[in-house]
Amino acid sequence: MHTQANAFNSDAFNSNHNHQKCVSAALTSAKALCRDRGQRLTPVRELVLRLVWQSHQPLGAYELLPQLAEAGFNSAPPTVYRALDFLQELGLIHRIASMNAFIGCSHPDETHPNAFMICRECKSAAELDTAELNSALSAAAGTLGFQVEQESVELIGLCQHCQGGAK
Amino acid sequence: MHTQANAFNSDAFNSNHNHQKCVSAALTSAKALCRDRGQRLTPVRELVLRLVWQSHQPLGAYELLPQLAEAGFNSAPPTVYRALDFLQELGLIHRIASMNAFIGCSHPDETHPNAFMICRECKSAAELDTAELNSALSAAAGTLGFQVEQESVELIGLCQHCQGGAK
DNA sequence: AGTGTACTGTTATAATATAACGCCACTTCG
DNA sequence: CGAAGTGGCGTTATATTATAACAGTACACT
Repeated sequence: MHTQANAFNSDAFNSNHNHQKCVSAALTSAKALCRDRGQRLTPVRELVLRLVWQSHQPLGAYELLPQLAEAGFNSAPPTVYRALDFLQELGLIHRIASMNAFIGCSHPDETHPNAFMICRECKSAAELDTAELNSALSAAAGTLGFQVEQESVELIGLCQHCQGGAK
Repeated sequence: MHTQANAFNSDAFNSNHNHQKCVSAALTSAKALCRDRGQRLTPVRELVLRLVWQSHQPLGAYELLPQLAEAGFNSAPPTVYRALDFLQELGLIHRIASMNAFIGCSHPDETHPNAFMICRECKSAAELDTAELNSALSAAAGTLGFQVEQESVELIGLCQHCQGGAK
């Protein structure tokens, strides 16, 4: 759980740590979720899920198109956006609003509060576990009469790896 | 201070509470900041600042264009974006990434952590004072080696006024 | 097999944002 | 005073991101 949180740590960040495990886990979740909800994990959806999860960097919708084409899908933007929307509704991927891009999200099933750290240098993003802080945010808003339905927390800065080199 | 936080409360939300005060305050801040930094608050910049601050709803760049035209500015998108960038750098307005829109920000001068509550029904947005939570977020990221430079916290939900009516 | 629904293909277009270049106003320094 | 530099804006073109609308296809259910 929270596998992507390791993206910023030690060797995992640079090297090809076996991210395939994360992808597999996501696929397993996806299948379970679809079964439960009577929805279909079609080939396009599955591939989009794989591609988004494979990347440590949030991917834009238009970056997916060529990759879909390679795999033989003759897809146009609406197809990609539909798949992305579907996966978002299942909670399997998350949209990083500040980048217009999408990344795998490690909280399927659960209603998910979440936070992402985004490195402005290498563009990688990793999830941060902030359950208490998310609750506190909702509570703070609640005291002003605002009823929070969805939280978007994006922290932009430098990952450990980029703090030394790039300035 | 935090004048916009009242936007969701009681009568201030619906009625034309004297928001002009907020606008004036922002203008004053703007002038001071520009003086300090040796930068110019040109007519376009000032008008954009006014327009953004006058609205309780985040305004898109393209919504500003007609209003600039009315005021006699023959402006195209680049001009608006330049003004918006300038005002953002001064900390006078804030971009709501999830809406591609801009709103007045009540923390000039200060380095500003901030959070916005955005009503999905009436599209109004109000600032929330979350200094401690912002620090906590940065700290949490810090323990993972991530150095936060900028935080974007957006809470989407229903404001008090819209909780009863619209469902 | 027939029918309905959900998914995808396809075309067109909307909405948001930026690149690149030239002009003008203002400054500053000779 | 005038030349040279700078910053801001106008202008045109275009890149990037996202969606509308409708037609076809596959699949599920009976």
